[in-house]
Amino acid sequence: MGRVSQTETAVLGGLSVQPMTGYALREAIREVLGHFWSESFGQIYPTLAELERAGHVQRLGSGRTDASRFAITPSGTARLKQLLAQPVQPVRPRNGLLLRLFFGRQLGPAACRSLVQEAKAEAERALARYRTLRQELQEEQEHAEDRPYWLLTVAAGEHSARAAIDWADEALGALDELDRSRQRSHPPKERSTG
Amino acid sequence: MGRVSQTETAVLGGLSVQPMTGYALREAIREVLGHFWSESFGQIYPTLAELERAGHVQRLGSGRTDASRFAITPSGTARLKQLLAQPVQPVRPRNGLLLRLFFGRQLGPAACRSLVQEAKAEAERALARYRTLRQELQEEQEHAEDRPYWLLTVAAGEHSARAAIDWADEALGALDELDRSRQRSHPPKERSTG
DNA sequence: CCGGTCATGTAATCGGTTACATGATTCG
DNA sequence: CGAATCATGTAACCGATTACATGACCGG
Repeated sequence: MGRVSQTETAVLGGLSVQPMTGYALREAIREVLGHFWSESFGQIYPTLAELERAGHVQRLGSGRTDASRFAITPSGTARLKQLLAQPVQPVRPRNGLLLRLFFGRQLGPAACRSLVQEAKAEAERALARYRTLRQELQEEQEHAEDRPYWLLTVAAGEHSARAAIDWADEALGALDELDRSRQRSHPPKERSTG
Repeated sequence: MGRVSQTETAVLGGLSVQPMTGYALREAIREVLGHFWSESFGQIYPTLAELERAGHVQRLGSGRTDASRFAITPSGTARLKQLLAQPVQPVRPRNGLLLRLFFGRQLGPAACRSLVQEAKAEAERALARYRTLRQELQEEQEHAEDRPYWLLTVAAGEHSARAAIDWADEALGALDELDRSRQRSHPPKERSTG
């Protein structure tokens, strides 16, 4: 019961697309699933070993030389389907940015502003990445069956990034307003302005 | 260095708003920070004990009877400001829904559809919660200084929920299209339709 | 030959959850 | 009085990351 590791799903899923080495698997996860998933070597290799023992994957070529790619077996495909059908495990949210903003009074509007600006810049970078990713996927010829599903996850990233940008703009406005009203009640020392 | 537990931030932050028992702290975190933060008792109580040892919080009233509320001390406030100024720790994303959708080919359009629909319903519930939360915050008289910051985090929730709903609609359309094109190439057995 | 990348693995550690144990208080 | 809620805490466990160790291979 407890043993419904989502790493197993990610690994089997990756190999269901094409055979790969553990290393390549991690790269693929970083590059393509990166915006909604992550795995470390410390998870991937033991999982791969376990899956091999269970007969869900097998090595093509062996040893370090002629690096051993892993391929999914029929029982592995069955296992993957079973895992995918499991209910989605609720994520425990931990958003460090919002935690800081919630207690933003202790930081003051200026520091909050730069936090939000940083978040906005990050969301813009992410949005740009999703666009090139979408482009790449649409141009690719292989994996035609998988592509529509992959595009779904890219679209999720795009929506979420755009939402982050919109929110950031709104938040920056609110913080400016807050800063102005604070300056009205606590006017700063006079400064030469011309 | 390693010891920059964000739990410490959340606990000190909570007590910076008002003195509370450990239990109340957890309730407050669930109800108000729930959409971007979570803490369990197993984290809160040890952290509270540690903070007390360090002099960052102190008990008002003691023992089990006349339940001991914790209040933040001046050194605790200083510590909180220091913690809030730390760079935001990047989150390792793990979105079970998108993981399933990415390998959606193994599940088929219908199962994916119900996953997305479930996600949409959840986002709609969340959006409704944010609206009442916003209402409650705007009506409240206390904590006037904190309120603008709190509203920022609620706005983040609203934007993100709306984005999730928009994405879900788009995804449902795409999945329907996929289903139709699949039926065209694999026509189902004839069925009486009148 | 050297530095970077590809590749595989393990051990220590950690942040965090779950489950359990315990008991006070409150309200119907 | 009994059930629900308030309240505090601990121990076991677990998924996951980090750091470390090792070495092949390739290009300049």
